[in-house]
Amino acid sequence: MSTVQSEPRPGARRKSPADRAAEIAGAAREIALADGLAGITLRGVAARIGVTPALVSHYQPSMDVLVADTFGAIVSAEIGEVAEELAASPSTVAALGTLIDSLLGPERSPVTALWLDAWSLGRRTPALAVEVGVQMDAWQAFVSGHLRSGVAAGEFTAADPDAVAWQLLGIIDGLNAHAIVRYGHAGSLRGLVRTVAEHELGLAAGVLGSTTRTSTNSSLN
Amino acid sequence: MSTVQSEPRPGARRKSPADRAAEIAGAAREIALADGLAGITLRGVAARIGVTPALVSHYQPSMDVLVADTFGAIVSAEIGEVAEELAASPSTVAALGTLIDSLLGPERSPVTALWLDAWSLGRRTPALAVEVGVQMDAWQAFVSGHLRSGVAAGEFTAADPDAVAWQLLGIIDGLNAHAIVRYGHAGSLRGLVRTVAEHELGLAAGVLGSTTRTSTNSSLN
DNA sequence: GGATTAGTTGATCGTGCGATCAACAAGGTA
DNA sequence: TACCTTGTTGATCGCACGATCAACTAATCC
Repeated sequence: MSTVQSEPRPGARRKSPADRAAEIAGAAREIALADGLAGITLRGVAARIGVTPALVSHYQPSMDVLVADTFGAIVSAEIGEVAEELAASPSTVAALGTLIDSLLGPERSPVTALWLDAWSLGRRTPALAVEVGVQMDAWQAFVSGHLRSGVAAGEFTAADPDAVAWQLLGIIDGLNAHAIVRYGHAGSLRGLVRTVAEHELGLAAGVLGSTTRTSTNSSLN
Repeated sequence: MSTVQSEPRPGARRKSPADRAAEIAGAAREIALADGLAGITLRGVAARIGVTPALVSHYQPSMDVLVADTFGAIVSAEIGEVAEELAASPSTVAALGTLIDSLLGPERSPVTALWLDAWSLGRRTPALAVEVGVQMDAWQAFVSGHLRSGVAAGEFTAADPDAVAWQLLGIIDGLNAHAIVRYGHAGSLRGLVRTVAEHELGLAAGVLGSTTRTSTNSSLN
């Protein structure tokens, strides 16, 4: 909670605009992951890097765009991480299984919390609303791209990969949101999504999942 | 946008505590549905009913609890409405179909937006967090209750109605959230949920749905 | 080394928020 | 009608926020 500055020097170290901009963006990302998008404040970011609020304001046209940019940066970085993780998959089906495993893991909680913030805040700040749309489209394009690959490779079928991608993402987001608010009801999140995906893609039950299945009737395949 | 007051009288009409409390609660509900939970402000509520901010503060221990209470009131009222709507259903299966239809309809948007606000704000305000938990439990109890009825009546099977209820609500919330942020991708929301529900409950495909089915492979049942 | 450029500061403005408290006045009651 | 309870007000405090601008100074250039 105390200030991070080591010396109370009057004139702070002078940095190149690029470095300073990156420093500000980094501080904003850290604050967002720790305190949510609402925690990204002019004074908060300034204090974190030991600088005057005026300097942050000097580098950013407005806090709204900083919030939107920060959200976009975090989410797109996560897409990149997941993409890298899936690159090693031997088949599209295996990649889908890994994707579901990844997206529903507890390590995703911080980012899911940001999605909740963005959905709520985005209704009042246009810049964030645009960014939310962009990132949702990016995720959808990513998933539907994988689906198309699988269809092209003859691994499964899907008449409308775009629609299936939206559905899968909707389910994943909903279950993740529930898991964040009330952890424990998470239960076998992955199992349900796997079952839905298998069904929508015409795959045999169990193909996507390695661990426990979802509840009830899905086990009597 | 202009004030609603008709006369600029110095001393406002004096009301009984019960009436005034109800008036404040009602104003808070209207504001929430119009501008979101973040719009429920001391001055905002006061202005809406033509009263001093101090009076609102006098009736409410803190704004946090007013926000939480308002959210709870709106959500529980909706549960009541849906319950009333389902009461006329001839069978549990029919009730489930109606429930899905109801919950995924566009008229639910205002309330879904409040859920998004609550999920986000609830992470910072304890009172709201508690209320979110209560209302989520209420919805889950409502749905799982119906599932148990159906199981008891032999209409379908479900080894763990509680888990199935959570799953259905998770899917519904996720798809609704997506629909709110990006309307149009909604598409055949109902179809997907119906398919999942039928699968989880061991029902024949198409039993729950009267309209169009979901995408791709679900049509070749 | 002096001049110039540009990163940085300090001070300050205006807004909106929640909350508090003494004082006022409306309405029921004796 | 006089009194007294209490709903209501006006004023005000403290806080946090975004934003702006002239002044300062560190780094660079000639």
